[in-house]
Amino acid sequence: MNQQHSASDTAYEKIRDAIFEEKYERGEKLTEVKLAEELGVSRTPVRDAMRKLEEEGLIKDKRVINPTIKDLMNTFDVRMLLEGFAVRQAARYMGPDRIEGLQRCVETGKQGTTEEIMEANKEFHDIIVRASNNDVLIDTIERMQSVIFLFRRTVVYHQRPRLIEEHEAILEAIQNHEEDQAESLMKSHLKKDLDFSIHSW
Amino acid sequence: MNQQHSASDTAYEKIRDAIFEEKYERGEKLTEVKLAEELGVSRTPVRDAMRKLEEEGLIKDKRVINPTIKDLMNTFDVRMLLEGFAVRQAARYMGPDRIEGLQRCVETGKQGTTEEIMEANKEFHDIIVRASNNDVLIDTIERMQSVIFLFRRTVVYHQRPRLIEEHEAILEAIQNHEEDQAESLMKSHLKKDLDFSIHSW
DNA sequence: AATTATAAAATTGTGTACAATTGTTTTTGT
DNA sequence: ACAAAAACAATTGTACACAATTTTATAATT
Repeated sequence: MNQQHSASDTAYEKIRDAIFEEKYERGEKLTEVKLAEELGVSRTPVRDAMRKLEEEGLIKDKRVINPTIKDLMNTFDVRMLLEGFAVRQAARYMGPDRIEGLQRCVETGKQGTTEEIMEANKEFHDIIVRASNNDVLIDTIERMQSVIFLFRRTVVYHQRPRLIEEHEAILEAIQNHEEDQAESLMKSHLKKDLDFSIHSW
Repeated sequence: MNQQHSASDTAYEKIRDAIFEEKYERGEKLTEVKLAEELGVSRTPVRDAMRKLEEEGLIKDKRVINPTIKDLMNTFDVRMLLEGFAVRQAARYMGPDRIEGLQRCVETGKQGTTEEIMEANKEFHDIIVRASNNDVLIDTIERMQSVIFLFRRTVVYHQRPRLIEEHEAILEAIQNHEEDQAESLMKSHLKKDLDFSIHSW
């Protein structure tokens, strides 16, 4: 059923995770041969992986990105636009399955482990994004995920206050079909994430 | 100064242009060896090119895209969000160089050849997008350009009425620092492009 | 000592062979 | 004639060799 991972895919995942775990420092030059040796594959799949990582913005000019505050703000400005739009569609109509999904995310946010909370936080936003029913929008946010993840670790590991309550309020607006309210809440929610990320930078 | 084109770059351009010129039909399967032979290079640069084209959405699953009306609408929804935001920043402040650039685009739109008009049309939007001063937003729209271009041919070759007048109105709003007006005009401008594209589909 | 020129090394780009996979036809059995 | 199986063909994935380019180190000139 599930096609097995190719060497390119595993190379991609390993390099990506190594960047997340800061095994490779910010700004470090990544060379194909070095990575190929470390992963025990040839340069070809490594090249594929690096191209994908460049696409996602995790690598730039063969170097691990070292995002500035401005990059962070730019990313969030785009997120606010896209997720603000998405949550409007969600408020217009969202099926019971997805509503339940959001409720579960809130639950986990209240009583899960740190790792579970991070996952639930991401899933909450993912469900709303998918509710946009716009593949272009979905793909665009998907591509931003890696960079966002780099920042989200900060936010959740430091346990930003009121995060779950805000999710709850957004969910309520969705259930009540309050589009304006949902968009407004989502944007201020993301704005707080941004501010929190900047201050704990 | 200008680094010369690599085989990957020229392969990318040639395949892309061939798709634009419909030398390859919508939905046609593109195989690496066939393209490599046609371009007189090995598979390696062709693979690079195809990956980039997939990234841009011109190829999907090794096939030339055959976009649906929904794809078109999705693309424009995202465009409206991003360019609406960009034109706000432009209206807040835009330097004299860029203002002049926009004016030249309007001029060309009035009295240029069809090909020049197309170029000026794109440049008009590009200048505004760049004025957002947000690299994430710029890159995102940049990536959408190929698909947009596929549609824009339709719009300009059929000479949509009032297109230049709308550009002029947007420019005026920018010069008068009317953010709300600029955003509103840009969104309705794009909406008309969308409707026109759909009807001449 | 600083700057330019030259050589060496490292890195990336490209071609090509072969392996693995996928897709297509042919064969076989009922 | 149809379904299943086997053989074959086509396509993509991966490794590796070599070329082209870029970077770094070394030498030469003022």
